[in-house]
Order: sequence, then C-alpha cells, then structure tokens
Amino acid sequence: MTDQYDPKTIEARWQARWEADGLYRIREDPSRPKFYFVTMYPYPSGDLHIGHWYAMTPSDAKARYVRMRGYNVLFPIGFDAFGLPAENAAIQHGTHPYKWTMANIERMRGQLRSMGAMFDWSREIVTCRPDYYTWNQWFFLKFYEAGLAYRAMAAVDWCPHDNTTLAREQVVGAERVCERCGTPVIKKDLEQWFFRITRYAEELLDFTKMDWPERVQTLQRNWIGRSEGTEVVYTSEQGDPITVFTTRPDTLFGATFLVLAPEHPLVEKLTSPEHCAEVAAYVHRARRQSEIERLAEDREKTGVFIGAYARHPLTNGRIPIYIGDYVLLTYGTGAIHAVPAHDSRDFVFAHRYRLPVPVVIAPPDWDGKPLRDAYIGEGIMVNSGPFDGLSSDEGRRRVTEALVRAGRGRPAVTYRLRDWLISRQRYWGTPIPIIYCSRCGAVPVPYDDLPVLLPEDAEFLPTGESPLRRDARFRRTTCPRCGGAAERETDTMDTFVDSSWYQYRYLSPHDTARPFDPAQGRSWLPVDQYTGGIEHAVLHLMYTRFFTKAMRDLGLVSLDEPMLRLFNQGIILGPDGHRMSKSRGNVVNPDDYVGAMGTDVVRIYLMFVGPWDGGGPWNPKGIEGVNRFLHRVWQLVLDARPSGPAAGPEVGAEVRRVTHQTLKRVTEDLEGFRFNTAVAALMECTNALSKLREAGAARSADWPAAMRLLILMLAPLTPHLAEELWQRLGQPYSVHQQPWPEWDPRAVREETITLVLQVNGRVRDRVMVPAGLDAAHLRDVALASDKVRKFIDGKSVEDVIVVPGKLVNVVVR
RNA sequence: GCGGGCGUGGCGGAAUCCGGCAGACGCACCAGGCUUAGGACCUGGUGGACCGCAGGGUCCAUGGGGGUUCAAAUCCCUCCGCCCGCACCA
Repeated sequence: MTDQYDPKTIEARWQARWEADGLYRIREDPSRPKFYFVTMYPYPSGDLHIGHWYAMTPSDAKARYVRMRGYNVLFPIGFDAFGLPAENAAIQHGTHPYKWTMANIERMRGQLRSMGAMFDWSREIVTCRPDYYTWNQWFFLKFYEAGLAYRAMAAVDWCPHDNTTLAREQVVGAERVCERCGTPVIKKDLEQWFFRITRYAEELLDFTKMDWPERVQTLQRNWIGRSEGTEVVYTSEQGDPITVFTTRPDTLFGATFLVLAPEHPLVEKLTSPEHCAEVAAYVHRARRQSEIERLAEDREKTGVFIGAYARHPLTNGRIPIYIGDYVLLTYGTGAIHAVPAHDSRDFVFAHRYRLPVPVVIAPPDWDGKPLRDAYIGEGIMVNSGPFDGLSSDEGRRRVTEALVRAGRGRPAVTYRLRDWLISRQRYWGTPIPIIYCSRCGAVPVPYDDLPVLLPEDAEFLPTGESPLRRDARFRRTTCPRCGGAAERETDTMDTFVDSSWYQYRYLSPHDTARPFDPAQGRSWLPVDQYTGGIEHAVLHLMYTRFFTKAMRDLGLVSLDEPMLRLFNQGIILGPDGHRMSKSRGNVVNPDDYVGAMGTDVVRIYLMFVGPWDGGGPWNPKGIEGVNRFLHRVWQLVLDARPSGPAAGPEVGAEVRRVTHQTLKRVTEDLEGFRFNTAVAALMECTNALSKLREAGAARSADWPAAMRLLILMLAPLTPHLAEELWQRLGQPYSVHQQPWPEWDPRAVREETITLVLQVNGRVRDRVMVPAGLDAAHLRDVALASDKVRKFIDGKSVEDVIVVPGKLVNVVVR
C-alpha cells in the first residue's frame, strides 16, 4: 500500500522549494524564444475570490505549458491599486486608503502564492506607489507636449454618489448609471482633462495586426461607431455657414428644416428678437433637463423655431431653423437637416410642428399619397430635380459630387468615439502634473520635479470637490515658468491610465530613469498572450491600444498593438447561478476548498467545469469528481503491487497507444485553451490505464514511460501533484523544467478500426476491421454484413459511399 | 431600433471550425460489493418509447418548421426563445 495523496503537505513543500530555488524567476535567455504572457492584474479589494482563481489558474496552466514547449515565458503579476473602492472602504473603516490597500495586497500576495502559479514575483508592480505613478505623470506630460492631452470645458458625466466625473465608457445602459455604483449619472459643466483618443479612431478600427476575439472587435467597432457620409453646408440668411452631417445625401431634396442642438454656438446669433424669450426658455429647460435624472426623460421630439431661415445648398429653397434637444452637440456637427419623409425622428418632429414631408425616395409600391411613417429604406430618387430616377446608391455619389462642385459640401466620416476624460475629483489616484499660474496659464510640471506626490495626510472625504483642493500645502506652489504664486491641478487621473501601460512596467519595474527599459522592451514586447474578462472590452482594452499607438508616435516603442493574442474567460457565478456578491452572500471562498482538498484540485476543477470562455455557476458537488480523479492518479502511479497476469506485447502497445493518443489530444486542447476537454482526456486515459493494469500492463516495459507521460501532461494543470509524483518516480527535479513530450504518430495509430455500416444513412452494423483497408475492401465488408443485407434485401443498391477509416453507406431504393 | 452570440439528457458539458457511430468526461441518480452502521471507496447501470424470458431488436430524439446532401447537432432559409453590447449617432 502506498501512503495517501495528501495535498496539504506536498503543496506547501513544493511551493517552498520552488520559491527557494527561484524556479520561476525569469531572465532574458537568447537561447530560447521569448513568450510574454500577461493576465489582467487584480484590484486589491480584500480577499482573492474564486473569480480570480478562474481567471488566473488556467492562465498559469497555459503559461506553464508554453514554458514546457521550450519558450522563455515571462508571467508577471501586480496590483491595480488606485481607485475608488479603497477610498470608500477607508472612509467606512476610518483608515487610510494606502493602509487599507497595502494590507489587502499583503493578504492577496499570500493567496496568490497559494495558487501555485509561476508568477515572477521579482517584477511585481503596485500602481499606487510613487515609483509607478510618477510614470503616469511622465506619460501625461509627453501626451501634453504631443497635443494628446488637453483641457476643455465640457458637459461631463458626473456620478452624484461617488462625487466624481466618469469617462463616457463608465456610464452604462439606457438608464445611464455609474458603472461602479449604479447611481444615475448627471451632467455637469466642468473644465476637465482629456486624452485625444479620437486621433486614433480610424486606426483603432484595424484589428488585422492581432488575433483578438471577434466579440471584442465588434464591441470596439460599435463603440468607435464610424459613419460614412457627406457634410452639407447650408447658409443662414445672415450669411453664416451651417454645416450638417448626413449619411443619406440621396435624400437631400427632402430636407425641409434644420435643427440645431440647443447649445449650438450659432443659436444666440441667429435667434430673432421676437423668438428670443421662447428660445432662451427652451435652452434653459434642455440644460436643466440634462441635469435631472435621465430616467424621467421622455422620448418626445420637442423643439422651438428660432425665427431664422437658411438656404438649401442646391435648390436655394428657404428652410426654417429650429433647435431641438434630440440633436446632440457632441455628435457630428451638432446640427442636422431634417428629412421627415425618410427619418423617423424628423417625421415625428415635422408632424408635431406641421412642417412639410415631401417624399424624395419612392418606397416600393408607393401610391403617391403621403406616408404614414418615415420610409427609411433605399429606393429610387423622386422630386429631386436632376437626380430623379437614380438609385440611392448612385444618388449618394452624385449629390455629393454636386455639392463639392458647388463648394457646399464634401464627403466626410464621423465617429461616435469621444475623447477620453481622465480627470477625477477624488483623492486616491495619480495627481495630474499641471500648475495653474495667473500669468502663464496652465504650465506642465517640469520632468525634474516628478513625481508630484500624493500627500499622505490629505482629508479625503468626498464632497464633490477634489479632496486635494482643500489641502493648501499641496495646492499652493510656485509657477515653474515665472516663479510667481500658483496652484496645482487638484484632480487625479482615472485609474485606467495606470492599467493602460502596466505591461511595459513589468519589464523593468525598478527602473528609476524611465517608464521601462527599451532593451527589455526589445527582448519581450509585444505581449504574446493576454487573458482577462470581457468587461473591459471598450475600457481598458481600447485604452491600452491607444496608449501603445501614442507611445509609438512618441518614439517609445515600435509596436502598433500592445497584445497579439487575447483570450476572454467567462465569469464564475455563485452556486445559485447569480453573480457573486457580498450582499447576496453567495461568494465562494477558494481558501475553504484549498484547505480541504488542495490547490491542485481547485485548479483542475475550474478548468474542467466547462469551456473557459463560458464561465458558469460554481457547483460544490462537482469538485468531488476531480478530487477522486487526482486520488486515482496518485494510486495508479504509485501503487506498485503487481496486478493481473503477465502481459503480452499487445498490452504494452495498447498502453503506448492510449497515452500517446491522450498526449495528442491534450496538446491540441491546451494550444486552443480547451482545458475542459484536456482534463476529460486525462480522465479517460487514467480510466483506460487502470483497466489495462488489471490486464497486467503494470509489468509491461512500456508502463514506466506511460506514467512519466501522464505526469508531464498533468504538470501544467496540477503542478504540485505532478512534481511530487515525478520525484517519487525518481525523476530529476523539476518536472516543470522538462520539455513537453511529442506524441509518436506510430504509437497513436490504431491497428483495427470500428467500421460503421449504414444503409440509407442509418447505422445498421459495426465491424472491426484492420486499419488501412482500401475502399474496395471496405465495400465488400459492408455488403457481406448480415445486418446490412437484411436491409438491402429486395431493394436495388444504387450506390455505395465509402469513407475510408470511418464508414460505408449503402444507398438502396 | 441597430449590432453580436447562444439553444444538445435531471445538471455542467462533448461532438459544431472541416457534415460521417449524438450524449465523451464529470455530477446526480439506481443496483451490487465492502462496512456493526454511515461516509469514503470499488464494480455495474443510467436519453425516450416500444418489442422480447433473454441474447438482442425497432422506432423517436440535438428549440420549432423547411431545404441542401448518400449522410445534418454541424451547412443554408425561416420562425420561436434566451443572453450580451450600443442606443435620440443624423
């Protein structure tokens, strides 16, 4: 009898040994190809929960597999340590965000180590430390110099609960709530800092230089929202050009009025004196309305005539000008021409204000009568002067050409993407390195003065104003340009700035001279494999692409994209099928399971539950299955009792076949992140070997090699168990430095196959035949089968389809 | 409204890319063994209906309907249901 599998003991022992040996400390090694593997770093919220394990342990398994494939794998870890929860928790618990964060990090370090992952801890980063965030400030200054960072007054999204502005990406859903706390967001006019991500809108649409999931590409593409169309220039009767954007220039002759956004700069100038009061009231209401909860917003299209007219660029027709809050200042040109017959919103508006609705695209089967609804499809142009009879497609081109010739328009592209608002009126973030001088204006902090340190003793209760603003010692400074009294910017940066470039900092986390060492960059970049949740599809994953492109244009890297391959794992739900949350009380603590059954069990169970991108509910029962499996592996490998009769050579061949077939499957599955089927294959293999051992296989000369193969295949998935078994078989330390085995095509090959015999596509018989019989032979085998003959009896054989190695289908009539 | 995805046993899922034995692997369940007993463990069974004492056999079945094909969970069309993203975007 062997001793029992005791994960607690062996896991502690091997973790200590690996740590002592620096087994996972990575150095450059020109003799091996590099592989840079990054999994999204955690936010130090307190305890590592099962979701972290679900994200990280399969990543670790894949990284280990790649390492065994001969690559020099860099697999770092760090902490996304700035952000609101720290501040909120600190307020709640009467502690300091720094203390709270660092205590959490300390606890999570221990929990992360308990995963047995091959993180290279010597490269750990913590973003709330000055040695990290100083480089946020450095990037800010670089961006500022390049015109990629700018300050502007804008109506920004404001979360009244968190008391801070949000990036547009952080406002979610039709209800427009704060991504973090779910509070409905309001609008505020504030002077804020932006990163000019729109400069890269077009390039961000190009995904050809990497291999990212279709899903993420689609989300980003939708978010960027590219529209091709035409800019059309109308002219007010006072002579002001009024530019509108349309995707349907073929409907230009149907435009019967213009609508400007209430905030449009021309509104004040164009409004006639007798409409002034009404317009002012509407503008006021619109502005107020945007400050009221958006939930209450009705979808009615309202507007006000401003008493002014414009001239149509092609017909010179006289067109009334309205303002309406359904026109957004921030999209297109902030003004539209309304084509009520062919746009639903304009249709409603026109009916409400009794404006004409001329049809200029004939709907199919149109009877010439007024439309009951806007016809938004394409068709043949009518009532459009010289363009009558053209198709929409042709019309779009020709109308645009006519506008260009007349100097009244041009082809144009518009994006939905807005610049990235990075200012946050909170304490726990990177101070924005800008100084305001009454004489010199906004002055960047000189590089030599970095970092602008976050004062440790600031009062950080949220009041809606930046906490730093009330810290006079922080705020008051002198102008770096003129030396006069000046004030610091008191907003801090969005924490997504931190995560936009952290993969570069891992390369040289202790470099005090620059954000990262370019020599290290040349050895490791780009990230070969990135793993993390889909929830960052339009946030982090777009921001980091932007950062890399900006860094490229600043000459810091020679990459176009930061991460070549991306895999989005799913989310693991509570046992009740709901998202885990403290309030629901369904949070699964991995420590309980690790304590009871061991790390390796939890690791392999998370990989086994289903496809990694699927996620799903945690089933506490299911983990027993893999626990049994690991115990069975232990028994199989170590139980030396001779069992069964002495084996013939065919048993050895079968042992080889089973293990090499498994090796082939596991290799292919790990390549494709299909951990669940890899584990299933290993279970089948173990089951098969157990049976074979009963037939005497343990005495065969092929048995020891099979055991070694089994252990090597388990090494990425259950690193401790594999190391222990490897040692007990007397193999050299460490199993994690062994090359991944290659399967032997000869061993994999079956000598006999099960040939499926069908009649008219229905299975009627299965026969064992030697592998490699040719089609004619297989056909004869099929026609010789009694069961097949029973079904062709009395009918004529029309055809016999032979798929060598698989099946024969006899077609009868 | 626009865009994307998914529907397979009691459950998680496999086979879907590239058409070829549907239900791998595991959970749960049932029966048996072991045990004073329970648990653990081991062995076997387990989609449905029907026929047979039995060995076994027949039919049905991958959300519904249709199509292509010798052959469809897989490809195409259509409907239904669920999920996700965006949303007054001109």
